[in-house]
Amino acid sequence: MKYSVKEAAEKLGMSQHTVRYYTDQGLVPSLQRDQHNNRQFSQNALDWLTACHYLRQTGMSVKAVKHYVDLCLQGHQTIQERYQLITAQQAIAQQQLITAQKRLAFLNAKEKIYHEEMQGEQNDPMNPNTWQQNDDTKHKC
Amino acid sequence: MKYSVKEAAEKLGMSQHTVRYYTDQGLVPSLQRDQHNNRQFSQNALDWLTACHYLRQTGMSVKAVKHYVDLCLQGHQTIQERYQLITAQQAIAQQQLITAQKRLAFLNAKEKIYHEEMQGEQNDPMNPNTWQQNDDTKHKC
DNA sequence: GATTGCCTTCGAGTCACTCGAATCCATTAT
DNA sequence: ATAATGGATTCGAGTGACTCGAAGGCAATC
Repeated sequence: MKYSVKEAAEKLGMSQHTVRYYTDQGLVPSLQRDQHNNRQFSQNALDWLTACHYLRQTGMSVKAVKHYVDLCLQGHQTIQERYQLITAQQAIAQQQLITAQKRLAFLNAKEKIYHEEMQGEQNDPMNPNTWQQNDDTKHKC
Repeated sequence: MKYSVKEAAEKLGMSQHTVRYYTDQGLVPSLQRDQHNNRQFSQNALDWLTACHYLRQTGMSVKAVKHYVDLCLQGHQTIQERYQLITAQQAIAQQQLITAQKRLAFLNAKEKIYHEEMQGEQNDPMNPNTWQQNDDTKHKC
């Protein structure tokens, strides 16, 4: 089964522009074209694109991802370097997971506070406590 | 307790340049300066910076974050808009958590495969199977 | 009194998109 | 047959958010 740029973009949740950009940068070695020069993504091509997408998300530059792809194409002899690269990104991904959890926790907490502020109208704008303070705690975020 | 740009940057895990950039854009309303015009972050200022950092991470532009900060400064009357904004970013943060998990799972799997490939040397480069294929599965990522 | 280290502003550069224009091709509607 | 529609292409300019580095100020230390 083959996929167009549009389909590939939808499947991976990225823009068509970005999909074209990645292929133009050589990140999808197995990419084929049809008789009209349209990009045709096989499952293997989608796999490459997915891997590149994940690696980009760990903060690797497009150039660095390209280097990784090139290492893959060189075969078994580059397994050491690829392994080190992957474990480095793995560590980053672990950190990212933790910060994603913290980020969500922050927003959950904020949502709760706002929700309460909207329900009970404890924060009366006419209450002097809400406008007579003059230090920097006047503006809580 | 007050913190310098360097300390704030270290505490929040962002670059000093970015910290200065955010303050210059007005994202930290309670920011003070000392007698030498150096930025001085109170705990409250750090809280603002943290909130902005999180919101940026959910994909909001600096301009959109600035708008949120302005809404906060306008007080209780903007609670509705802020609530909607926060819940929207909350939904995004949930998605981000899921993709962070998938990303890590991908890298864990890859690490495992590479690890195995390095341990047992099943992939003998002299084995014709590793170089005689000619379809696009020749290059697995 | 020079070096060190941290701070400042400012302006240029970079990366990864992001957008839009111009064009091509195939299918469908008039 | 011709026109419109929808998706594809390439190319080049524009954008957002850093990122870097220069030039300089101030304070403490060697």
